[in-house]
Amino acid sequence: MSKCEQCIVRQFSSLKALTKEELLKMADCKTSYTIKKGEPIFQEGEITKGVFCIKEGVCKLSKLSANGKDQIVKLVKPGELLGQRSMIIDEPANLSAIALEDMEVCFIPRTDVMGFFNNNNQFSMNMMKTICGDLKDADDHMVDMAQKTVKVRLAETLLYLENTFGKNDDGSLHLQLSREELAGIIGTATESCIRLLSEFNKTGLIKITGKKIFIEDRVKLKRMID
Amino acid sequence: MSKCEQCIVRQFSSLKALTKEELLKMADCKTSYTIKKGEPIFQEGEITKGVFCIKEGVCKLSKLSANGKDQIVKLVKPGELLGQRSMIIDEPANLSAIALEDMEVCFIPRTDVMGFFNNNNQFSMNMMKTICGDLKDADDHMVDMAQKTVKVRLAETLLYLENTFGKNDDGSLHLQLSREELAGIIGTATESCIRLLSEFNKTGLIKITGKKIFIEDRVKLKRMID
DNA sequence: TTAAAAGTATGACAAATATCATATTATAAG
DNA sequence: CTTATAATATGATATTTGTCATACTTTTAA
Repeated sequence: MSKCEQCIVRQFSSLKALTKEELLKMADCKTSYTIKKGEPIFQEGEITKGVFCIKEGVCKLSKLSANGKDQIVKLVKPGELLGQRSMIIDEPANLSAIALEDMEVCFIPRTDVMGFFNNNNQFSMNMMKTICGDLKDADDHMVDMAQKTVKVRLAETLLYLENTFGKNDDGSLHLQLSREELAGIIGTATESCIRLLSEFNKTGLIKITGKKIFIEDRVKLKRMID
Repeated sequence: MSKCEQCIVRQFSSLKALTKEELLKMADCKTSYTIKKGEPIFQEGEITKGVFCIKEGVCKLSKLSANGKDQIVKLVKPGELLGQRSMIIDEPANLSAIALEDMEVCFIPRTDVMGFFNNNNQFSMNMMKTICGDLKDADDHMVDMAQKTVKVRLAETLLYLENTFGKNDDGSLHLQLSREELAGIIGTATESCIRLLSEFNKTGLIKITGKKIFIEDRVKLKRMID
């Protein structure tokens, strides 16, 4: 059983407020999992009995809409926690969490996290701030969905992917999403997404080679957004 | 200076966890305001130095989008608190709050609320749950915006307005919104909203007389949504 | 009371987006 | 290696939605 003290999740998440004793306790009660690309961590409607720490790999939080399409609400990266909201209000998961890459996660049971939560003010405050940040992001995202065109949302998403998940050595976006997944973030039909990518490719905004996407004209993409 | 003990806000909001002593303290530090229809309680970007309790009247939380349209993110009714998120993460308001009716609100300074927050576990837990609920609503709303048509969103909104704010004696929706505001909730152009209302009127789903809207066929409206 | 302004309504048209069909390419399984 | 399957790409077309123009109606303010 590995320790929690040096774990990447601790550095970035609310967990940074935990004391040495709390970390030792957490190391005892946690379970580590390996999750393969495409597999779920939990599904919409499922009762999650704790919180997941993302140690490695990126996953999507998504919701199946009535028309059968998977709308991606948020991408979650290493150092973040999953399932905080469900834990606090003690409800089934509102979203599904599915691995976009091979992942390493730890599971900490509800009772243990709630213990830290009630005894460590700084920890609960951190978690609260994270959720408030999520709420702001969700509100902004909602306004974007309602008011911006698909083209602008694609431009935004490409720059977001570069900023958040970085580039490979060859300069291509590190996080490789399928066209369907990209469409799921933007909130559009897969064909529309593909068509716009082709257009961006032709007009020199991006370069596409197979599954790799290179951002070629950051300035013009940014200009599209305002 | 009126007391807080019997106030409607207390019954419905996180404040129900406050002790008698805390309520007395709150009555001392609060300021009451009357806000006329159309006036702001606070604006996007403004630094709010506390929390507002809605005693009477409904207001909208909205955000101005790049194209100059006001997207309504949430409607807030008596018994709810405003500005909790900004208070917790100590950031300027992300949304504007504007009265849709004449309102009565109380303002409680940040330091006082944070005092209750740090000393009364049940209170902070309640507030946390409220914010978690808002996050769920925002996520769901986002998926709707991305995946549902304007027509379906209008049907949803009409039923929501009936369920949440009730009907007048004559059966019309109690909360009277302008077409522009209704369009702002749905996330569409005002003309599109008006056109669809006419269509709903012609097909007998609703009845329009002046500014009054009557829901005539609840069943068909519900069926549209699934 | 009347003029101006704002809100509501509707037509005509343009633009954005979805859908369906089909071809091509890449990937996985035997 | 080859075949089956999934992913990507693109055309044709329909549908949805936005924009602009204009008329009508209600509200506001002088």
